[in-house]
Amino acid sequence: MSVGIRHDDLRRRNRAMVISAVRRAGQPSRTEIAATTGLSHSTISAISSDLIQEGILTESKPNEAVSLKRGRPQVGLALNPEATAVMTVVLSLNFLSVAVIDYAGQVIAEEQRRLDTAIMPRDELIGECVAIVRRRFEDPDLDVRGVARIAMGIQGITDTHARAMLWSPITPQTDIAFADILEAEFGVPATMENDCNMMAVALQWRDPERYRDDFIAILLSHGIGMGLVLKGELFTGTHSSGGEFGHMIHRPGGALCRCGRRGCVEAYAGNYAIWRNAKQMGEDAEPVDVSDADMRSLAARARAGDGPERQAYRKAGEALGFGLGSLFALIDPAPVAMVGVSAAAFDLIEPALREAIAQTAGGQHSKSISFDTEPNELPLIREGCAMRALTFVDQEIFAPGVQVKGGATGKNVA
Amino acid sequence: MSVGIRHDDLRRRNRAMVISAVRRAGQPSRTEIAATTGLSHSTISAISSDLIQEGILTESKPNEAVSLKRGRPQVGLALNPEATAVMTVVLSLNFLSVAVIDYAGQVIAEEQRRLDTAIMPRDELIGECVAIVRRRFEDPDLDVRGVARIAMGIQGITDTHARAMLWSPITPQTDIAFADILEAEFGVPATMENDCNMMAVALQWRDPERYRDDFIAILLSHGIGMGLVLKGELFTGTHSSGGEFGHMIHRPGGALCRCGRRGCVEAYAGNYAIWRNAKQMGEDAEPVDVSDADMRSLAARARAGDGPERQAYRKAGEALGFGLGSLFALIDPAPVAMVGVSAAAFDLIEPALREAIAQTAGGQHSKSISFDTEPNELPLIREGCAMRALTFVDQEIFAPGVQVKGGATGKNVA
DNA sequence: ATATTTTTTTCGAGGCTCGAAAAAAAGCCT
DNA sequence: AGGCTTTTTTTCGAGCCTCGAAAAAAATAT
Repeated sequence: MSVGIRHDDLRRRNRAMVISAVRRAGQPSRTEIAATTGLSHSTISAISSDLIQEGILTESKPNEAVSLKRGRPQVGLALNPEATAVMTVVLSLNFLSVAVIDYAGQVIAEEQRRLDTAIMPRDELIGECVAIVRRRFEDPDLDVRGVARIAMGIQGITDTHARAMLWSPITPQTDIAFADILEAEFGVPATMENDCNMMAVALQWRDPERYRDDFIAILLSHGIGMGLVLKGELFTGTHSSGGEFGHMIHRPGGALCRCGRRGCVEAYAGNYAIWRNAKQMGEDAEPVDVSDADMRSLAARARAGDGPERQAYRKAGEALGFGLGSLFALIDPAPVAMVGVSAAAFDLIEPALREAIAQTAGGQHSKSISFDTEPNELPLIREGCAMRALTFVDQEIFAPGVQVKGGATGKNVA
Repeated sequence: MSVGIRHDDLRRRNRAMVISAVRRAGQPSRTEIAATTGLSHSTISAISSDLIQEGILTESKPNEAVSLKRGRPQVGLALNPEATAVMTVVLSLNFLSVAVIDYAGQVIAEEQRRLDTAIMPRDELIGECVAIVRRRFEDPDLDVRGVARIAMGIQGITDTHARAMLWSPITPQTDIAFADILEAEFGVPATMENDCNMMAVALQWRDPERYRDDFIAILLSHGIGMGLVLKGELFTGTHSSGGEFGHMIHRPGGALCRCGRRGCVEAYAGNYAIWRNAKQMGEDAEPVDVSDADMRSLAARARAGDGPERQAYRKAGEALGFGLGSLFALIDPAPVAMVGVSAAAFDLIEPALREAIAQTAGGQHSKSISFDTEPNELPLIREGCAMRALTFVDQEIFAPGVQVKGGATGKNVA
């Protein structure tokens, strides 16, 4: 299990450090990299000249503002956008999108497509995903020989090893090994990621100040999902993507959840739950899809006056609050990002949520718990997939024998 | 934050690998160590001869059974018991115990003491702990110059960095930095650990087959505690020891918990909760201490016939089941060890517990969830503290400049 | 034009791991 | 009994890697 460190691992790991420092910092100089990694100037110099020769990094004039100082000016190091590219595939309810992203993280091509995921047979669903990726590969305007990784994100439960979708609310199909399928089809390493986990990854890159070591991303949409980062690492279950916050039990034997069980947090706070409560249909009413537009007008009515609509949001807040309280008992309070269409109605949810948290173990620190909202989840999911694919590539570049487009194999070519 | 690997870290880490391989395997030969660590024979040979010269390891004839083979017989490597020693201090309700453990893990001295933790003023509580440790240090029969670490375990919440007790049910005092106090008093590095976490650590060492990468240790005693190991690592909260399973919310606004809040799992499954339900005192009755003997006779009455006693255990099972269900939603199902006096009554708890889990996200795999019981928590806690202290020492031995009793400083002495 | 400052590269030293070969220590076989 | 085989352990030289110091490079300040 635990394995010793070989001599050549040293270089590999330190190369990884340098690349990740560049990806994180933008255009750091060699001196800055030496400072953040703790390695000596000589080592950084050697590694970065290798990486430049291999076409992974490029030198670029640093920000002009610095050149006011005297002394030899710093030379910024940047990721070479042409080093390679990655592809993201995001599958959500009735919607499929794909994007090609260069090594520096810029989107260079994309396609989006509506489809009826809920009623599509298995083969057709897989076929659509494969086809949309194939169209990218066959695009004559696009040089995609260099696609080094595909990261697919899906609403639903995936396995720990990021190979397969195990279960998803958007389709009756289960256990589709999308990662294996894409790998077999295109000969490119692929992973299958959970949407909320990717949201968390994206937040970490978007706002590393606020979302660094410990935070929670909660998707408030048709269902309730969560991506959790603890001690800087994405948290996953032991077998699945885990973090099924929406299916923690709020009230034993309570409202009917989309998952078929009773009393889940989602059965009070999912869009369908808010909807059926607002319409006073009872807690056993069959979950129905509610459009984003309908949810927005529901929120508007709830803001207009204190009727059953507002009460429905209150119930959602209560469920989320007690759920978070239980979660905080386990991991201690942490900043929360609320994402998705109902995050836009967080003003209606927050009072009851805070009141509920105050009655739980999280209550001691209820003031220090911060909430941030982001109504649109899809861009986050795609960004997360992109960063995930890119950091995988960053790591793979050190594995000896991996050919980088236009680059050498890792040995000195000089 | 992330730091590059220096050249000398290499040796340190590989020394760590070797020591940990020896601690885990008992008396492995150099060849076996090479196999498990993946390092070359030459490296293992060099490192182990260093460690032997420094007095950390000793050679010992291997198990005789192997000598049937032909070829040069393997020489077993073992931890040198005299290399150093560690001390454990366990503070629980009305009970304080200390033990000195040699480097190989054998107890070489101990003392136990009853005291009224619940009513002791702060200074006296600290004083008792310091005094019992001092008596070990002053014992003329004991050569404790070599005590390299103190690990203290306490029932209650500790901070992430294992420095202080933040809150404990056994005393009204809060925020006692026991680790700092012991370090200042005796000049020996110390840590302050949570009791349930130490239970988990001990289980990992006791039965590495069953409890390796992912498992849950739950303390069923006056309160409900949890130690959680995920992916081989002890799980802690972001600020505290975390894993306060007992204070996840079972029923919002429900029964009165010892923590002052309502509806916690513990308010249904803690000894005091089982007791007041059995006595039909109502869910708001003030929590009272119940002796282990009383709990055992309560369990006996519950087994004798289906009255309020049995119903109380049923309620406890239900709360634990729904709590575990919520936990399993987050981390996926894993083996559970039930520890503490009420673990001896697990036969009364299990049916309702399983029924509850079946109604939760954990239900899909309810058959694969295994329960194991261990009525006595104190030996486990002490064992966990000992192993924790010893593995700390294992790691510290590589820090340059650390003097090991009778050993060299890490340079070749030859 | 020279001095100063800061960044980057170069170069030799020291350490570490590795593979191959040698040495050591047993049982096996005639 | 003595040589042979087998297995474990040690020894030795080669190849990398990082480091510190010094040199080189590239700008501004005087």
